[in-house]
Amino acid sequence: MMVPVTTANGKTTGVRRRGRRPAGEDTRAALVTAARTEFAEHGYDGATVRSIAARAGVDPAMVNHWFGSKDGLFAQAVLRVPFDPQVVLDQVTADGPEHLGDNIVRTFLANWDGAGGEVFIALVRSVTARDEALRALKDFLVHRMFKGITEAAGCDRPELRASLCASQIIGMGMARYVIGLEPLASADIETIVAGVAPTLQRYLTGDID
Amino acid sequence: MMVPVTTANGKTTGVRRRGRRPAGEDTRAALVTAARTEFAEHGYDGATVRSIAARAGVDPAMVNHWFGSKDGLFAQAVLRVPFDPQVVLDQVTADGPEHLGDNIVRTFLANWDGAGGEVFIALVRSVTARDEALRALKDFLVHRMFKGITEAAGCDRPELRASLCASQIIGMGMARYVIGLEPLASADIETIVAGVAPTLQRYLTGDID
DNA sequence: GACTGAATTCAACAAGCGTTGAGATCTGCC
DNA sequence: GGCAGATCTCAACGCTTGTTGAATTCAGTC
Repeated sequence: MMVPVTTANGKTTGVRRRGRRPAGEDTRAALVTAARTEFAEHGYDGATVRSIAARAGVDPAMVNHWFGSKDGLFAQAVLRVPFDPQVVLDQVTADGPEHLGDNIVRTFLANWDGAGGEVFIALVRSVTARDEALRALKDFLVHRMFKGITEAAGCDRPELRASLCASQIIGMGMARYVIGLEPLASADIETIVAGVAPTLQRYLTGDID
Repeated sequence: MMVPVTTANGKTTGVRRRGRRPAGEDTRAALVTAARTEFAEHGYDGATVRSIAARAGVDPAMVNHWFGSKDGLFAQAVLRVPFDPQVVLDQVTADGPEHLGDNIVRTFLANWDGAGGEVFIALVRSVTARDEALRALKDFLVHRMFKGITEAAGCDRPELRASLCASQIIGMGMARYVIGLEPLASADIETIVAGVAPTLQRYLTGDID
């Protein structure tokens, strides 16, 4: 049997002390961050409660204490969209209909290359395991983003145009972040904008017959 | 305790008879078919050996008997591409460079709307769980399909063009078959060809700067 | 400075997983 | 028609999973 060795500053070597931690350590936030990363890397099934807790440096039981269940943690860490769709919508439509393609691609890439990418990847990687992930992805892309965009552009057949746009955006996300297709995965933003923006522009305001 | 009731024709009610089955029932093939469907619907982790065997109407131990392991079954059912890339390549490039977009979209859709779709969906849904699935998807799309197409088209920056094409094809597959984005998911092939073919055409032979 | 309650670890649970070995039954061959 | 081997079911194994309850320690309050 191992004996806890308590050092002078209150920390332990080898075995962690029980009971409440000294103030200032936000276990809840650490779990959310760790969960986001684990879900992004391994998907819902592959990320275990134990691996998430280990990454957060915390006991697995903390997941149930703070979030009730693994599902609860998933809902908080991944299912909650971390930004306001309306703000993004205004940003994208600000320069008029003829710059929609450019702005959309640039906005998505900037967000995904940053912290927002983990949430998107986690969503995509968990689509199979959790129905809510699928619904969230669908709702967000079509209803919150591209429906508003097609309305702002005032184009005909808005639903078809919206789903065409969504298909290219999803494909770009899959290729760049999930599958890692080179050279797209390492390309700088401007290269991708030059390639993909005209596609979205045509899907929105061009001829699709 | 339940007692096996053997009927006149040798079949049993309630409890299945032990031992070798009468000839003619191809358990191996049934398992491959069932596995393809289960992997497509639930991904690698979600599809259990027991659920696959149940769908095939067979004992779970048959998976190990015929394929060694769950991985072995996955390799046979999903990882083995069910058609010859060279044939598809010839088919797609037959009408000259200016019809590449049309032919590519039509070919992929025709294949995926049929039996080939299950394999693709299973691949995509298992990308997270199995590295081989990711590698197979990447290799197939880029190295086998679009690398040959860009070479046939003789275009500049073939790798970038290939990955752009792959991104739109993957996105279309995700939207139509995995996420089920309407109206794209239910649209007829010609509608999608009209929308997406010009995109691929431009990615291959157009201006992407 | 004692006391209440919140935070944390630990040990253990039941359920589900892939896998295995033993036994039962059929087929093909001589 | 008997025998070897292939096919198949059954029961069980060991492992991992999400979850829980008890025990322990700290923070805040009067």
